Amino acid sequence: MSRPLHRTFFARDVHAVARELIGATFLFKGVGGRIVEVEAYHHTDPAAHSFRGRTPRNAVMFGPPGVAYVYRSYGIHWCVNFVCEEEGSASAVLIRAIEPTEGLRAMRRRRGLNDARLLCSGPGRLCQALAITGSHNGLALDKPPFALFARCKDVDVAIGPRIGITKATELPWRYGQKGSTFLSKPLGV
DNA sequence: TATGAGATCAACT
DNA sequence: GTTGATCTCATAC
Repeated sequence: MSRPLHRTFFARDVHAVARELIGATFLFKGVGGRIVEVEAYHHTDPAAHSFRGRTPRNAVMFGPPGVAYVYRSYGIHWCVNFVCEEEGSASAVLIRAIEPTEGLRAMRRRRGLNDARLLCSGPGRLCQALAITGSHNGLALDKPPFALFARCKDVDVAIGPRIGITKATELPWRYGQKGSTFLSKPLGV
């Protein structure tokens, strides 16, 4: 297995972190896979939850980096972010899709599906497959139940507009593994 | 293939 | 009361 990602990995520019997360391995209680799609959010970005200041929901975004920010989306789904940069910068990377490699059986059971492509191709789907919920909000990413490992070899990273937002849609802050069939939506070549 | 409704909660107007 | 970093299912072409 490759190098574990330490807390300091996240204490850097959110875009650098987002780019380097593509191809990294993300596990929750031993279940997960290779990250193929993420989006960057920064407190200066109108689309970010932290843009309008601290609330009970987004409080961990304002804390130290290297922890998980988990929030409820549209009342039903959970979405997971990695908090980045220095404490107070309130920036984070939204994990949008992974290529399942570990714990396929558990993921299929939780999702009620067989098709590996549909298990984790979207932020809500990903959290359902890995069983990540609001109770894991604020947990450190370099300690169980989380585990993160740097990618072994370089991958081609494609960049494009973010998805599912209505503000600042022009910012090309979505990063994905070029050519992956596990993306939530295709990225431009 | 493509669009539309529903689920259901935190934050905002 | 409305909107949103979503997904699933039903119905229509």
